[in-house]
Amino acid sequence: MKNTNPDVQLLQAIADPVRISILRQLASSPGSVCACDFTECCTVSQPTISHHLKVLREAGAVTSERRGTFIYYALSPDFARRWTRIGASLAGLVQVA
Amino acid sequence: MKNTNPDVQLLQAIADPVRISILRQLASSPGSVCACDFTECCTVSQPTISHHLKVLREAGAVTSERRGTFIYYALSPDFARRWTRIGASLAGLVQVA
DNA sequence: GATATATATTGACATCCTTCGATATACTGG
DNA sequence: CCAGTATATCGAAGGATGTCAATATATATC
Repeated sequence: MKNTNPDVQLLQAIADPVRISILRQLASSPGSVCACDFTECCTVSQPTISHHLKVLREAGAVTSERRGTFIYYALSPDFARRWTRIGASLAGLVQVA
Repeated sequence: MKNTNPDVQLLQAIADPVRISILRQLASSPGSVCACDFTECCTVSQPTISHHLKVLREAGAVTSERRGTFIYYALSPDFARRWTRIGASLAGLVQVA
């Protein structure tokens, strides 16, 4: 069975210790977060962080924006909606917005 | 980084095409579902279904109950709560109940 | 253009995951 | 106890994934 399904792709993106740390750091930050700030949250190398950010980007969980040399990441605008929709399909949870 | 985290374990359990099919079938069924009924939902063998059910069980996503030769599965009672709590930590979603 | 810094890509390796066939276990009914 | 059915476990094969060191690319500054 292939995983071309966008829901599965998003869930697979979230289901990793490093990537969930990244997402939580993004959720707890008002604006966007510089990629260089993720290296401290987890004990992994810079290429590994870059790899995880790519997975999150391709799943549509985060967006990125370059400002000079730095690249800033933020939660994707429709991330909350997608999460809630998946939850609704799994447990009959109410749609929040 | 290890994945002893229960949140990550639950997400990893959901993040699979076969297992999300199983969960959706459970969510759309009023009561519990016989394990023998999952073999039809996906094109995988019986041992594979059994393996996926074990993953879901160990993650706390589903519960199982034997009735004679058959084993019936249902969504775990606190699945919806856990899903919502994880969502709240990821996107500031409101807690539903 | 040269240097410095931030981020991405490549290639390699180890580990984990999905899947299956074969087999074992559990229960029912004769 | 035996035969039949439902489910689980085992062992192996193949593919996917996480990680790093080395390197490449992009941008800023001098």
